[in-house]
Amino acid sequence: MSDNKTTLAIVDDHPIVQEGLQKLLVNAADITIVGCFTTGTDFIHFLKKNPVNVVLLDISLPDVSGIDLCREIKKLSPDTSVLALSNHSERSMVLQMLQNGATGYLLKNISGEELIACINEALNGQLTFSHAVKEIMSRPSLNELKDIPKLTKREKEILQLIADGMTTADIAGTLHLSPLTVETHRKSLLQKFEVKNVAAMIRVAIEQKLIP
Amino acid sequence: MSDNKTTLAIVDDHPIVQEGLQKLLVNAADITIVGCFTTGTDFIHFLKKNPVNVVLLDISLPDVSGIDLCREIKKLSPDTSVLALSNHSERSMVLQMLQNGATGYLLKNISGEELIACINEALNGQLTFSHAVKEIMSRPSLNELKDIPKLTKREKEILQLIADGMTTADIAGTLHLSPLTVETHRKSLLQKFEVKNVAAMIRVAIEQKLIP
DNA sequence: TTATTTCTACCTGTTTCCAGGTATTTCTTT
DNA sequence: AAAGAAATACCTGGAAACAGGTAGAAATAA
Repeated sequence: MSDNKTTLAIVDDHPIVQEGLQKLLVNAADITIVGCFTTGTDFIHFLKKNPVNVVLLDISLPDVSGIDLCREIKKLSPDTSVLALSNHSERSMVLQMLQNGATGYLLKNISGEELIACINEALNGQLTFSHAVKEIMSRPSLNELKDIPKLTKREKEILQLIADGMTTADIAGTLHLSPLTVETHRKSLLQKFEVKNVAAMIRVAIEQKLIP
Repeated sequence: MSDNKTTLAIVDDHPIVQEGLQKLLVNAADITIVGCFTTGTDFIHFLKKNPVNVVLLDISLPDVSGIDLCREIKKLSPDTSVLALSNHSERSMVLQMLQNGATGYLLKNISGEELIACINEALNGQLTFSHAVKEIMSRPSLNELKDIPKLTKREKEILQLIADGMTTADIAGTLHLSPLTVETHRKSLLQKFEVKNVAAMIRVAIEQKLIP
């Protein structure tokens, strides 16, 4: 009878999280933790010799990206359900994990009951998300709908200098341009970002990683 | 004899982490966990009535910022050692926590032994860091040496609205203030940040994590 | 209670930004 | 060679920001 229990593996480089997961899962009588791993390669090595029903996978491991590891797991063992574990819920990351075969996406602030519920959902073949992720995925987020503006070389250059606190005149000086030219570029920057002043522009530019 | 054991509290909104910390600390015979809290206010409430030697404090709680909570703890109970717990090690955050009275800064990928060692160091009055943090702090980065400005409540509020692209008039409207008052705040913000326009201010404010 | 900080509000003047254009010279891509 | 994109430069006028003050009320700390 003990053979039809669910086999579960934990892949997470945080000892705290490993211990925490173990403790939360001892309440689940039908789940057996068959292994705890701190790197992706360790787990892959294990998976080649042992069947695993569900793996709780931290997406930010030291050795490999969560995305790559997930794909590798599914290639090696398609029947293994991968539940991604993460601290942050960025839409793009959730989508990428699902594209690469993950069965669910859980935030680390999940409760013990919710965790067990999600594992069971995953075993039934359903996609499953922790509460907080559901919310974020259900309402398409504002700043990810509007496309990232395509800036020209000059515009990027000027954007950078604006972010450094330079005025139009300063920029004109350092780039040996007419202030009026700089104004023109500044104007098209504001247009492309769809904002009405530099404060907002710098904010979203950083958000979109257009400024270091 | 059991009375001179170290009293320790955990403040973290992640059940996994709470359980994990508890499990890692049962090996430490001289430490008693006197409470686990998921919000800052809960813990403050507890602290008002109970002595606590060490608190393991997650810096990203749902209700209050780690910085504010840390300051409040030290005000209420200066003898309590605050060990910040975090996922990421950004210099600016480490510095800010120390400025506000934290005794140490630990990453969540810390091992059980290291955790206990750090707690004991903290009890001896030493500043203590987990391995990874030490590294980052040992090589000073240039632009983070300048101290982080201490903003008032109002200033933070207005900074946020500026970052959202609001003009002085807009802000005055939403906060029901005179535009002249908002200008005054705006002026002191620029002074505190030591910049001459909002573009630069937003940039460093984000860098210093004063804006989400 | 006194001292200090914070929040509030005002005044004056200058600079910079923003919005609405137009237009010529490069590049680049087809 | 022609079309399109990018970079350059100009004009006008109004809006907003910035710099340099002063100052009283309210909250907090010493």
